[in-house]
Amino acid sequence: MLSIGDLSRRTGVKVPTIRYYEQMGLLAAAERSEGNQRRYERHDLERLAFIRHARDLGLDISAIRELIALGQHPHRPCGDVDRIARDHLVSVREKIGKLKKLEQELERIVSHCDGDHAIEDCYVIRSLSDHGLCDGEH
Amino acid sequence: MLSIGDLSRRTGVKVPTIRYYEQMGLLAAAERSEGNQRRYERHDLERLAFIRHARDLGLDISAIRELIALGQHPHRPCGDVDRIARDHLVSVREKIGKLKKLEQELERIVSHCDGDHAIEDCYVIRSLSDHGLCDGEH
DNA sequence: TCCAAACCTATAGTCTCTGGAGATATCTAA
DNA sequence: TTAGATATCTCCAGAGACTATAGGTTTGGA
Repeated sequence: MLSIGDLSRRTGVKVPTIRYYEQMGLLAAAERSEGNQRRYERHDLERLAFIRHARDLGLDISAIRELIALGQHPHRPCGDVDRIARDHLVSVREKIGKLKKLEQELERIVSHCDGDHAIEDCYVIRSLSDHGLCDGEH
Repeated sequence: MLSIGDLSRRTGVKVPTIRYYEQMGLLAAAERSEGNQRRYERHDLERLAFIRHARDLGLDISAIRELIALGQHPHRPCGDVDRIARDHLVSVREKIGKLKKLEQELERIVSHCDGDHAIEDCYVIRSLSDHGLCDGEH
């Protein structure tokens, strides 16, 4: 039996975060000691590692909740699981695309500035003031 | 003189967001009509366009506040302005790097799954359960 | 047995908005 | 001029995923 601190050290998930996951329904309510402290077993450790890993991959709480629910039915086909992962991949790619546009625009803006002239003439400030100086839309 | 709704329509910034920017000190407290409604002029429109543009580029409120303060001193050199923009570019690039790692990992995971077998055998679920199946760290 | 460390609950704060309730102001048409 | 529709006002709560604090209780080791 592990205390919440033990679980925290083994998974690298902070104690308040573990309690938060319980509250959000990702972790089942833990057993309690006589003094009302949470006690965990191996399967809680595995569940928490699953959650942590999914979060690291950027999946949100509701997607993880859905994956866990699907995991309760091991004999069903995994089409929904696959869909969640693929949808997430799509959204990651969209974010990358947007950030790359920002990167280009910022590169262009700062490339005109040597940091050494007056603010009234600064290309950074002028670009922000006048969208017309931009390439493309954002 | 523009009402808050006029300003909203002209900039594409929602009315509550305009009030929020005022509260955050990005927009000066507007003049008021006799009936206490906000009235704006051209320079408020320009200021709001500046804020909107900076937000679209991903700058946060405190960075924008700083840029606006710097803009009040048009004769000073623009080194700080340049630094804010360059720092932001660095953080955008870091985000892109992280997302690309996620993209690779997700690609690898979903590429093993045809969505057509049992959940207990699903590579997506197995990958999430067992970090050992991953390439690299995250 | 005693004390420090870990734990408990409840609550508030982070950040950038967004939406709602309930009251007041403004504008348009009759 | 007046009614009614639309816009605005302030204040407050919620989103998402935690994180931190306060004040109190339990646990584990010397």
